[in-house]
Amino acid sequence: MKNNSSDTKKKSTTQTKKTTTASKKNNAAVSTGITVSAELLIFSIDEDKLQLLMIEREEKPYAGLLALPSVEVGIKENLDDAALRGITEVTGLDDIYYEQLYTFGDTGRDPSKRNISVSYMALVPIEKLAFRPGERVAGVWLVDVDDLLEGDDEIAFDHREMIEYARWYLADRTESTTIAFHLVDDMFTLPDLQRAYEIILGRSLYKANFRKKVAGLIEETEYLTTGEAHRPSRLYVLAEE
Amino acid sequence: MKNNSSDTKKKSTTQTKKTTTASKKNNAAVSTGITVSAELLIFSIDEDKLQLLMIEREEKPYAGLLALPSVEVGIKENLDDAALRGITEVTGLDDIYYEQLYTFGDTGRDPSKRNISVSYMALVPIEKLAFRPGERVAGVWLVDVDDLLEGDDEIAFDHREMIEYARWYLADRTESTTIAFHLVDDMFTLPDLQRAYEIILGRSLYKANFRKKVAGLIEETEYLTTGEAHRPSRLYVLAEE
DNA sequence: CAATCTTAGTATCGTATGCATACTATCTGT
DNA sequence: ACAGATAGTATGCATACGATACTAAGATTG
Repeated sequence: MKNNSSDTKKKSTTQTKKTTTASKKNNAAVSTGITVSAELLIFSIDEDKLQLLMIEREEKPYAGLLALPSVEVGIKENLDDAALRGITEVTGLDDIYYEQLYTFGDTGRDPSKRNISVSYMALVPIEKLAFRPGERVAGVWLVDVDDLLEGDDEIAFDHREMIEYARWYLADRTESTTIAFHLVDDMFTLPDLQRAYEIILGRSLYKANFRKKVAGLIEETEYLTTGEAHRPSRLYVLAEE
Repeated sequence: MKNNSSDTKKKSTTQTKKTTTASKKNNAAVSTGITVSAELLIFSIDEDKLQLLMIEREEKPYAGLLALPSVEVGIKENLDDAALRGITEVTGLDDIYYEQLYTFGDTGRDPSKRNISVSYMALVPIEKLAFRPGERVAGVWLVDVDDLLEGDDEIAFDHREMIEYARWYLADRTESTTIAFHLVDDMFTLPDLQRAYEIILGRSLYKANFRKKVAGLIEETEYLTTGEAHRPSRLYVLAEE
């Protein structure tokens, strides 16, 4: 639960399965020119923390460090499709929210080749994810992203910059859109939704005001939570439109 | 609680044609793999309209149609540098505001090769531009972008989609940032600034409210306009921070 | 089964912000 | 001097927001 910082430096233990991140397969272009990859920022919320899915690198540049999962864009593959392929490879899911963020194209960003990387953010409720925070599954970690950014452990490539941008973007959009709803289940309680907002924004919100703010965005269901040692709370869904 | 909920996703308008025409100069990569270009959306305001700088294509794919100016990213050139190089090539200016927007990477977007294009938006006060609306200078046009988008003339490649996105983005950011200041001169009157806002947003604003809104963002100078047949107006500059 | 704990949910209030209109100010041109 | 035109200000009303205090309804405990 308290993750990494120490974990980031761990050596790899050759437990590879479907892992990969990288590139080599598929119909990737030969690297005499510029290669294009999609870097994936897959966020979830668990244990009251914003979690990011990362890969422990086994290969040469930055071996042993944490890196974002990545796919090389195939010569006959749409950019968005490549991103979705990567998301599916690493999570097993193909129905989660994702959107393109920003493209990183400095010449020095990959020491071994000229690569331009398009970052994509995906948001998935923890209920759909097979991973748990701090647990290593086939070289994949879920790390507390704010811990990671506060620490000064090296992160592979320019991925720290990508993470910082995505972290900022998520909070920024949460202020004015319903993007954060993608981090809770389809049916959710208002306390849960508020907690998600608080985690993303990094500050506490007033309950009454929060409810007024989202009132027009949600529809109540007939269901209530049960079994907890306090008043049950109603379940809602995001309203269409 | 304003704008659209979190969806930036765009559909692609794959039009397929044929034929080739390789790219141009500079140290461009050979096109056995994926090529990367920067597409430039250079906006200005003149004649109470939002103007976009466009090129009349002379070469084969889409010859005779309007297209966005574009540069191919060199193998040893930073992505941002390539965009700035293109902006300078077409405007002669190297000190104007620009930022990356969105990356378009569908396989069918260029019929002659696999190209991924990173769109960049630049904003320049009309005083700095050598072009005038509706005037053709070396194959370059300044076009009324809202007229262009309302019409159904074909635009080269997927550039219509790029323009639509940039047009939306500019209005969206204008609501919450000072980005529109880049479309007026360094020293400006409030009526001029308000006109810029109204053109970008596509609606009229109340004078008194507009002034209250920007009051904290600007600093007044000692200068007034002169020579006009009405009360002079004060000149302001954007406040630092 | 009543008291208590804990979290869910609501009422209210003062203040800031936004929307809209009406007014005053200062130049040029005749 | 006066008309025309645009610059700039004052003010009232409605709504959104920050903040606090309250009520509601389950489980747990004795």
